[in-house]
Amino acid sequence: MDMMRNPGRRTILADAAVHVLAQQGSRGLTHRALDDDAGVPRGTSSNFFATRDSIIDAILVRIGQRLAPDPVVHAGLAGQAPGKKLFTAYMKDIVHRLTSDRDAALALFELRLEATRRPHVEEAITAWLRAGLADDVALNTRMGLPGGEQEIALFHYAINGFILDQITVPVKPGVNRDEIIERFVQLLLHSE
Amino acid sequence: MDMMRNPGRRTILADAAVHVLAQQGSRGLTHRALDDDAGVPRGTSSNFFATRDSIIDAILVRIGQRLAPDPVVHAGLAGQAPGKKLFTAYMKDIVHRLTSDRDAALALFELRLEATRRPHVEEAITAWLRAGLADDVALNTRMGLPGGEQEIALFHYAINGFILDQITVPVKPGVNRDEIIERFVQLLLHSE
DNA sequence: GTTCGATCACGACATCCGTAGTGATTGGAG
DNA sequence: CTCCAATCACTACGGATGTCGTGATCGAAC
Repeated sequence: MDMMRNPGRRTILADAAVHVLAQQGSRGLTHRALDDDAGVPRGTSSNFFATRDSIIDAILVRIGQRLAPDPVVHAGLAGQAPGKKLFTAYMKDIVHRLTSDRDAALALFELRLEATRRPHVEEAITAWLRAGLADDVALNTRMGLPGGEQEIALFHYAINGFILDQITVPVKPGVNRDEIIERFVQLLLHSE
Repeated sequence: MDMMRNPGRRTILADAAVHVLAQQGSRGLTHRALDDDAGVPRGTSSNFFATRDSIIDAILVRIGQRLAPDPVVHAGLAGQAPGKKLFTAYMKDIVHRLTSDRDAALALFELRLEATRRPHVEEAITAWLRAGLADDVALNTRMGLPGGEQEIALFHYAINGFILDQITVPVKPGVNRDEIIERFVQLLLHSE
């Protein structure tokens, strides 16, 4: 009864899980809430995700998919000349993807806290974060820019804090997000 | 039946609430969990916090107390000469307080996400964050250092992202926290 | 020592949850 | 068309939860 097939419905339910986790929090993440949110008969999600843990696993996978770089934007930028401007454009795209898919970003922060108590989640998120860091380090050097892993890590701390602020409780509402990114790139990666 | 008196027991239960929220998450934050964690008979916390909402209110208040600046450290620093070094020392104290009282810091991040769905929590945290920002802006200018609200806001984004990383899923385990603070101060506030 | 309100321990109850079933339905292979 | 396994809708149930009520106990004022 793994209900591995019918990937369409499974994805719909996984998206509903992301939505519910983001909107109702970990406390509201129940099988029945998934069913209601997805508009399917109650009991359906139990057929796809037998336990609550498997719901969380599905969210983990789904968020990974939804927050992956947009190949269209990626391709569009690939043709341009490498340099600070292009690197900044990549970073803006990352932040834009996180702030526009608010549910996925919120759910990711929920999972970060969940990682505190679930080793399985911690492993997955650690791997995801390390990969993202390695990618950006490689991108930065490929662009011929100064700064190694340490500097990119600082940059990631800053960007994550900024996204958390924007998505939850903004200290300064109405800031220009692209401008913030530009300043972080300028100050953290090109100030020496 | 507000059980306003006996502040000792109320504080014990509030601390238990912070502990449970940090360790078990929003899902585990129940009256019975509070009672067990505090070692009091089951049903006790219902006498102090009639509804679950009032538990959250109590956590909000308690975190505000626990994360307030240490007057001892504050007094010790007040005697020194103003300048970048002293400002950095203040910032290290703030980060140290957040990373050493891990439960309070974790609970604060939980509440940040809870603020998404509870207007009451959002107001409280917004006020808290704005006050912290204003304080640091005032401190910075009092130290005769360059940088206004914008720069301090960037700094707060970065610090919060760093603390979240350290407390949940560190990308780079074993980093020197004070060194990170120093670099953020140097790069974000003194690079021009 | 008696009294009385504050404080507390404990139980009751409707509701919801996770999980595991049990048949109905479906759609393609033969 | 027939059949059969995959897919699905729905139910059942032990357990946990939020909330409210009801006495017991305590401690200070008189």
